[in-house]
Amino acid sequence: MTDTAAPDPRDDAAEMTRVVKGARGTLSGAVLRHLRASGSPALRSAHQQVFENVDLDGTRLTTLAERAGMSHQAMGELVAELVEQGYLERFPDPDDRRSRRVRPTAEGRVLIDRGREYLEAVREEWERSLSDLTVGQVLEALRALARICEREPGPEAIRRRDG
Amino acid sequence: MTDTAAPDPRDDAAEMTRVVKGARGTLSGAVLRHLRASGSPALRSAHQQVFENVDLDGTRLTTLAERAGMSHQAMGELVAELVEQGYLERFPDPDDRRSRRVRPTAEGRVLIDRGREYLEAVREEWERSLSDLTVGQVLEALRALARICEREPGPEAIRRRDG
DNA sequence: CTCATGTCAGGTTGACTGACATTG
DNA sequence: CCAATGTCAGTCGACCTGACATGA
Repeated sequence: MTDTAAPDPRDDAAEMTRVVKGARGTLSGAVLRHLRASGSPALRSAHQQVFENVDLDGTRLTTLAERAGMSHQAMGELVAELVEQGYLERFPDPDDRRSRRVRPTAEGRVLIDRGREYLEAVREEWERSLSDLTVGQVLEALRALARICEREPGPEAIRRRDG
Repeated sequence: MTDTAAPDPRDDAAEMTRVVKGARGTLSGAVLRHLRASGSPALRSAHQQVFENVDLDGTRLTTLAERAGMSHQAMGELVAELVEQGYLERFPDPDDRRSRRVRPTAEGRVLIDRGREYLEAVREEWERSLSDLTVGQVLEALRALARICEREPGPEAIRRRDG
């Protein structure tokens, strides 16, 4: 019997960190497992950001990278892998002969639909599991948390102490 | 003006993914920035899991690794770096001469307190920013999401379709 | 010429697995 | 001998920066 249980929930703040941290990998991990189990075993977690940001009628690599918040070099590699797997295709940009655009193939659109369907099922079930609040409220609360955390130099209570 | 804005929020499900994903790095990133700015510039994000799981009176490396959900080799490296920085110390395990324990030094305890203080300030401010719900409710909702996502083979709606 | 696009090469971080010495 | 602890070495995934060719 190993004493693996949390040390002692030393305070609510640490618990907040654990839960918020945990939520992330959980959701995208579940989508990934679903897609891999239903016919796309070579997908990797990083690929999700491509499908989340590509437009059906084509998107430039640089735009994809900006939307995903990453370098165009990193996005370029992800796209190359998905082209190889047959989910994306590149075609010349009609407006700019320097660049090309990326769009999902028919197979890619099927994949996107499967992911969306799964996410919608998760959301519906999550909604049903909440008694006194809605998913929309939870998401809005998380956005509020992000605003607090991103504000420099930190939450008001700390600013007061420092200043 | 680059068209960096989200493609079009294709559906609520994708928005859910974005928000839940975003919340994670945001919170631990903010703690890290705070600690680095207030005297511990050499901390890296991976070090947080050590402080979150170490007991004041000492914890074995293997136990630390289990609590953090990672391999003991990886945890061993994190601990070594924090020992080098003076935040942790190792001492012989009184009950088992094969192993040693890890505990925070006085400096380490100060660091832990600073982190906790910051997190409590964030939590208080987050609580104040929420009108119709509490932080506790949001955390409970995230735990519910995790339960849905971790259950195999997926949410009920998909299981129904597959079966 | 400059600016945007995309590729190539190499580096960093945070994890992993395998092999091993030590000791109960 | 077996199991647990911890170290050493090597690998990987997901990103980064720098340098560069190409074309508007």
